[in-house]
Amino acid sequence: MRVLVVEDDEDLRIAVSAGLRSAALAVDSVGDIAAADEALWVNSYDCVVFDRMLPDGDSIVYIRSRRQEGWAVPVLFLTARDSLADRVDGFEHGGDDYLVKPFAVAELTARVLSLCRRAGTGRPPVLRYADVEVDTGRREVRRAGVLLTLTAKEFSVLEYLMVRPEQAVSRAALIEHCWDAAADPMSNVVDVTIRRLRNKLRQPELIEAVRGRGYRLTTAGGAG
Amino acid sequence: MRVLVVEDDEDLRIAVSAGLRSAALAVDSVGDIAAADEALWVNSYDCVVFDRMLPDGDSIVYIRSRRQEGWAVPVLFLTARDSLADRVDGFEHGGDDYLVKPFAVAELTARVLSLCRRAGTGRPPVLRYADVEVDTGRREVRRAGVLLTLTAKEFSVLEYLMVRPEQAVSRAALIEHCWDAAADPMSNVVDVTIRRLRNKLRQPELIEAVRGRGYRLTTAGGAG
DNA sequence: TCGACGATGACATTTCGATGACACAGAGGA
DNA sequence: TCCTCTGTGTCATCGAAATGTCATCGTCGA
Repeated sequence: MRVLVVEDDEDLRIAVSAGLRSAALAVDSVGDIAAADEALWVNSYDCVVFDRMLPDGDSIVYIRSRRQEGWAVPVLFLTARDSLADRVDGFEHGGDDYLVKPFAVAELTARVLSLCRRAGTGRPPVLRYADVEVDTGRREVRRAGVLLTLTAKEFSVLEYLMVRPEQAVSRAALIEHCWDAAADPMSNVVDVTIRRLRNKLRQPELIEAVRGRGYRLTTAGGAG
Repeated sequence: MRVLVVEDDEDLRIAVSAGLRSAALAVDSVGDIAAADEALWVNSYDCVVFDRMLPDGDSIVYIRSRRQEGWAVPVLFLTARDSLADRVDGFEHGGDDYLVKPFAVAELTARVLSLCRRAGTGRPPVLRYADVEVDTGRREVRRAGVLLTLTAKEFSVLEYLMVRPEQAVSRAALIEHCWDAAADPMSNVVDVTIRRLRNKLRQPELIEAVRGRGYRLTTAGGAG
């Protein structure tokens, strides 16, 4: 799950980003609409956190124009307490949410996770494949009923694969969705993370390398 | 599937080419319209990625003139973000697509694959001949229902033959579509790949050599 | 029968994924 | 403040799979 944070107050931006990262989300952050626009063209996000007023304009206006182009990523607006009228404005699009400053970072995190989940409409909260269960709500993974302790990155990658069972998923796609913009697409981070996942799952054949095309979940390997 | 990338910024060209190659496409790349023109006369491509502005002119103008000659290969234009008018211009031809810089390579790859697919309009996603099935989407091949594991090259060659059942396909045509420009047309790579294919298909007569004219799929051979 | 062309097996090279070791940053405790 | 532990990323290396080259053999047809 990858999130973009658009907030001009640097302290707040850092605090929010840190909070979201601790919930195992990949976070990019920028300070104005122009930078946000560029980031949104370059990458794909599962959710965007937008401060309402930014140095180069009102984010609602920007979002409204993107929506007209069919852009559907859920947005959480951060609005100032006094401008009550904002709340109405910010809620035009059904998929969005808002939060009034000041707010607890934990609250924000909860809402963002909820928005991310809602975006993948109808996706069951618990993913299952072979004897692996991924509880996306609790962020827990079990294999043959045994709870595993995965790191944030490991969880993120496994979740992405579990949503696409038996399909080859490219390294590029994984980098795009599980890492933030700082990730080097040429490095072998993905390989290494896959290896660590395989080790923890104690069933290396479950995640199969498809030469030249990435990785995929499979039950065909090894025993089969 | 073979793609030509025309982009003057070398870094971008390399990044784009690498991305497309990782999607199992054969990629040639050049830096200006003159070179593109030559490449397009010499080879045939399933899709072309054109930067909008090139050192020796506007690629739209060039494409427009080629179109008037009946040239129909789909083109994906890369346009600069600020020139909004470009978007309209670039879209005159129904089969084309455009992408605004900056963009994610993954996004570009997805669109190119889509264009390639669209180009073979109405071609069924699963090709069948005799008891062989080629699932072009999943990149899977079955013979008599049994899944075979082919390499990228083998798949590519088989796919090309399957689209032209019972027609003799020359080595030159195969080299052209399944290999990139670096391939040596005098070598016997094709012969060797055909042999490996025959072995994996466990039915050598299925791919028949037509002396002096190449290879063709046939059910007439051997067992009858 | 000869010669061109295709078939074949062996081998060389290249590409790609696997792996272990290490580097580094941040959190949290002493 | 310093230390330690954990998560994460980088790197060099290894080895297997994929791909390409080559020499040689067989066979078809003029």
